[in-house]
Amino acid sequence: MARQPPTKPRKNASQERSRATVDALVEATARILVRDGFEKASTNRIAEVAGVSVGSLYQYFPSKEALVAAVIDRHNEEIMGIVRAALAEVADLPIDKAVRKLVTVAIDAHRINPKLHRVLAEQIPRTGQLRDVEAYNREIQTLVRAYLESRRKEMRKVDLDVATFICVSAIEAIAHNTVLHGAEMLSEKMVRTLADETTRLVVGYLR
Amino acid sequence: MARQPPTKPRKNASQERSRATVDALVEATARILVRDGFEKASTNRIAEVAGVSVGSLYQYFPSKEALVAAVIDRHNEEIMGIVRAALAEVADLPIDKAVRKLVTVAIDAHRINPKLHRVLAEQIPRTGQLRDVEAYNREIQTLVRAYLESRRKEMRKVDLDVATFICVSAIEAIAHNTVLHGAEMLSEKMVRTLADETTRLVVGYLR
DNA sequence: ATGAAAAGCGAGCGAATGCTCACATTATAT
DNA sequence: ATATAATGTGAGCATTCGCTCGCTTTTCAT
Repeated sequence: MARQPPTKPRKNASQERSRATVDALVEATARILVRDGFEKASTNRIAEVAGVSVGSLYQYFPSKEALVAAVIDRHNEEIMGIVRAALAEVADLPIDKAVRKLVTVAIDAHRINPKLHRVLAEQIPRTGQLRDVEAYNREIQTLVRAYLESRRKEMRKVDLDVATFICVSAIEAIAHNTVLHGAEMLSEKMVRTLADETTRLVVGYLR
Repeated sequence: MARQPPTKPRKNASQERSRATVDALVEATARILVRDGFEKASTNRIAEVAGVSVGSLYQYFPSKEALVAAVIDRHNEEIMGIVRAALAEVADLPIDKAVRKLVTVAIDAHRINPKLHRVLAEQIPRTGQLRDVEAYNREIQTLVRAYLESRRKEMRKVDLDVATFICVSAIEAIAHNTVLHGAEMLSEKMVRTLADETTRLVVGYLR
């Protein structure tokens, strides 16, 4: 049978061993990012830490960017899972209850892996493949907008797009800054206070 | 006279020619950042674009980081100039008038050089020397807090630090996202709407 | 058992980068 | 005019990095 030269399978993992390799590579990338920062994350080092050869690395990831993108994606999926769940859970609640929940969730989501979150926010240049973070932002925007639309009667008259933009930006920034500045030693009391205040900010604005 | 070996003056510019060299280097760095992004900004290229030799570059800047830091600093000083002026101008105004002015100024400040702003925000890893951006944030925080303190009677009872953090984070994020998403083609009408809404958000929160 | 596909290996290439250093030119003071 | 300091030059060193390729080992269907 005339086969195409099997020199370049490139990419997909089918056997279990290779899936483990891929996992090890992504995990190693994340660990290096957290421990040593973006600059120290060379492909050679990632392969070494993963206990894998560089050659194997390039069987599954076409570039260093792809590796970092995989880490970002994994982290964003974790966050989005929580956010999607919260938004579903909140769909039938009145605005004040809903906003409180969403604010809390936003802060919690940013606290999942604060060190990684910090590195991703501060050290990763959003270039080439890495620019797709915006997609997640757009999804959140859409979901929140849909919720607000369903609760329009509780709100004053506002342009929904503008209101969504304002609310999401504000909540996101406060959650983000809270985690970045406070590092990990955030008293639960402080978190509660910030959640209360942010809720007040947003709810007061919407109606 | 026994002098210290004049082999390593390093750094300070005293004659006019050298000050021009320093300027050219910073300007070239900024231009490369805007035109080609952070990755393409090598010291050799910066020197070339500045019409200066690499050697001269290293007489005034100990590293590539220092060069980028200088660009960031110049840009931040521009912004801080505007913000400081606005805060002074606003010191005797009531909260609603003051907030409106500050929100407008925040957006305008981010629009000074949107392309550079975007590169600095998206592509520059905040590492080593570059971490000092936080200092500007702290100054703004302090100035705003002082204003709010002087206007405490117009406000509800709040922890001033918390309120400052919330307001600054929100305003900054909205201004930032506005400029980043809308690029440069932002209708004046849209800007005004966003300023109005943000003002409402913040003023409603404070009292 | 066997052969082919899948997975893994790692020395090392070519390119780029940050930076140095031995030297040349210009400015300043006497 | 001359000496000294200030400023400027650029070829090239040392290093690192992303990545390739010829090869070996493992897995699996038959």
